[in-house]
Amino acid sequence: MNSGTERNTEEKILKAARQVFTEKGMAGARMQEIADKAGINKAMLHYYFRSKEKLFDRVFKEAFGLFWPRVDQYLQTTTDLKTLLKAIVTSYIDVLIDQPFLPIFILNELHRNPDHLKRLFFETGVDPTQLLEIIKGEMAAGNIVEMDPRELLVNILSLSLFPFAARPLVSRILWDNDQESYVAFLKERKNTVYEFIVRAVFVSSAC
Amino acid sequence: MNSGTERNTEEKILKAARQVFTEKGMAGARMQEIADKAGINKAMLHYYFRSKEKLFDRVFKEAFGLFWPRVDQYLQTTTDLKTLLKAIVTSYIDVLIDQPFLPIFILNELHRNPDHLKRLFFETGVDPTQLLEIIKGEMAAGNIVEMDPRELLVNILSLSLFPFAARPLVSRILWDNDQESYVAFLKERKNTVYEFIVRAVFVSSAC
DNA sequence: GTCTATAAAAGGATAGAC
DNA sequence: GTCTATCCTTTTATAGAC
Repeated sequence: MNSGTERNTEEKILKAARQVFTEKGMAGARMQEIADKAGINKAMLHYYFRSKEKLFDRVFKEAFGLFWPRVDQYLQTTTDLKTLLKAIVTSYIDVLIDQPFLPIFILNELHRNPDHLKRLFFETGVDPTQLLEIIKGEMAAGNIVEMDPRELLVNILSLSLFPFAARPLVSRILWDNDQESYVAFLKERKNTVYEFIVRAVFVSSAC
Repeated sequence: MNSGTERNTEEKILKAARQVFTEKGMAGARMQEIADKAGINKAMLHYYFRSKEKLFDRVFKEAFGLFWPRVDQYLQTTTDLKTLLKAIVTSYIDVLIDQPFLPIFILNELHRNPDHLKRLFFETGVDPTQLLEIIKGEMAAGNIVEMDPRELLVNILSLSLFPFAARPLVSRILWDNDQESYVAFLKERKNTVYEFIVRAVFVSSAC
């Protein structure tokens, strides 16, 4: 048999790999750095994962799962668009405050190698149609303004994700590099983004 | 003297370097590929720019200049917030349709090496205060809803830039990988983003 | 200024002992 | 399973002829 530490070592490698790959990207990451962070040597990385690419794929697929919102879950509970909107925005911001490198990492790697998407498509079952149908329904009922439903979805993603992707730029220029208050700003966005979108698309009944 | 082609060669190198660096990033770019694209050999790259890093810095700084909106220009012409908003969104989308790799490139490199910003700060004179003051003014006058002025600026940037940064993801999942109609969508955003923001922040006087 | 050839270093991967 | 030592390829950078 074995010494019984293999799960432990594998987990240590994955933890280190997540850190290094998400910070440096595939091209910038070094196997040596991953080994050092995991407290082992390079040979072990290959013993467990055969190649840099295979290790990367494992990390990337996992990250993508976190990144694409699991809207399906919320759809079990409710079909009210405002409630869904609040849930999506909140869940995104909560995840990304813990994993700030996720957006740039995912977007960057998809940029360099769009074929990743083909594989991920089948494996993670991404499907926005249900959400788009709900949006269409609200539109037909006259509750929200006329627009391409996909456009609304893109705007939700934009407002939720961009401030994380652009964090080094925005936090320095607009928040004077004060990370604490920038995180506070990001947390407040659970409400402010929600309200911003509601004002932009829901037809006011106050008149 | 020299053979008189040096400006020409330098420009050929820069053109190739722009292409390769913005597509692959600093870590993924190869000097060989830049040389091939420029139709010369590697030795020439070092003759003109000494090192990969120096060549990269030159390209990056130039790209950042394009990326950060030159709001100052518009501020000469008008101080009306709606007009400014329309001008900013339009100019962004026009630039990025020509240079689709710009957002990911800039955001990615700032992520990996935030110190670039320190240098760029002094050299490009980025200063959003004037625009923020205008927003505050409109708020005090009761024309737009109460919010952190920086938040509005972040939302403008988010809605303008994100669909470019996330293009491989969004165009595949929501536009079925039809690049032509995705570009059409991006162009329409000169209007739709503007209208979206106006509905979200300007206090309606229709009641 | 431009080229060929080559140095020098880095980085991914493997062999083989324990 | 884990380590050390080493191979082999890639890649940046320079020397030197023209």
